[in-house]
Amino acid sequence: MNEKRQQILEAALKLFVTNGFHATPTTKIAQTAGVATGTLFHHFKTKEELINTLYLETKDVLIQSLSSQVDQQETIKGKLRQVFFNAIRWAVNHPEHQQFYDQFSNSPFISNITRELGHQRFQFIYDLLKQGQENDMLKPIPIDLLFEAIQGTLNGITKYLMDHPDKITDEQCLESAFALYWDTLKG
Amino acid sequence: MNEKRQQILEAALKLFVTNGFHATPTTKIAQTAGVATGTLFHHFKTKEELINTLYLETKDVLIQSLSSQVDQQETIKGKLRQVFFNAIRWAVNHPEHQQFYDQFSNSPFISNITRELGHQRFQFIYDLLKQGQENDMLKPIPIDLLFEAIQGTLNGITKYLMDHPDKITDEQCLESAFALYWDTLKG
DNA sequence: AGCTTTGTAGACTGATTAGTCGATTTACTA
DNA sequence: TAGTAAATCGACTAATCAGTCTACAAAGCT
Repeated sequence: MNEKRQQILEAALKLFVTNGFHATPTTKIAQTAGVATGTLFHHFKTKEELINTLYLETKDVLIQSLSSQVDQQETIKGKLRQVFFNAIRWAVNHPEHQQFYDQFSNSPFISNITRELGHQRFQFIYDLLKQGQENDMLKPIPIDLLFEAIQGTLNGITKYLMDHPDKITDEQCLESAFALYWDTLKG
Repeated sequence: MNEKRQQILEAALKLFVTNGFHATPTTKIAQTAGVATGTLFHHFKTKEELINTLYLETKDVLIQSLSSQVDQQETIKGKLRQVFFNAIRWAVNHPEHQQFYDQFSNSPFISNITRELGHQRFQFIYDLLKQGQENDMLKPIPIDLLFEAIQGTLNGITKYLMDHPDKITDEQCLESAFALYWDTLKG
């Protein structure tokens, strides 16, 4: 059954974001998931493998969400705008995954696992930025710097929305937020 | 002696940023600091108190660095510019503290301790932003949103500089980075 | 139906951990 | 100098943890 496996991942996610990786014993994960510890270690050889699996699966969903409907936009600005709102939507709809991702990204765990791989997955955003620069629409600065800056801006905006849930449906506020993002980018 | 206490804090900082909070045993901290575990627990009642102390002391130094020489600037833009370069300088000069601060801020630990207190300490930046808005220099959006956004932008820029140390002395690059920051703010 | 593989269970273990305790030394005060 | 308080030490403990082991149950295959 793949069902138990999924239950374990979900239980782990919840416990990790509230307690942290190391403060969450495997026994508690199993207990919360309603399975035995033996079952947990049957599906994941080690606790670390469980964490990494959770990270990679979370990232897969994130990447897919980010690129959704981007092709349907005509202009570079439209595409980047789509990415922006995709990112907001993902964070709002998957708050626990969002938290987990932030936590993992800033923890020393990340250095053990594929850090370079991270950027490769966001390649399509790099490509958008590069195109924008060639059209003289975006700032002519190192692309990594541009990427990190908007990533940061986006993180900040997301954090704000998480702390002020009433704003999530405030169209005007979201437009202002997009302006912050776009002004960071545009040359 | 306060010397041992300092040694403990320094050892803890190094171990925390490389191993994480929970993956760092108190025995190892004591050993690295060259003291006995009893000494560690004499200075800090619990491991959590040690972590919180480290966080608060780190933050104190950070805040002080951020506000340095800001008064000497005439304009709002000048003041915010000073804050920007102060932040960069702090991160460059205290990379371990910077890492620790990021790690702690994104960990579930933060929820246990004074989260609201965080913003209070940055009050002077809020004041600057408010003044700038009143002079129609900055974007007329919720001040929390503005704050989180530039905080995020700054984080991104810092991360970039950490990954590309050769750029740290590149004046032109730093000016470009400041432009990213300023364009996020200005209305 | 037999046989093999895979999934599930939970008691158990060896290692590790945060924190304690009583003994000893150092620093401070009168 | 005598006496007290604070600092240091490290062996020790009770609890907890990641991961193992053995047994049993489904499921798939021929």
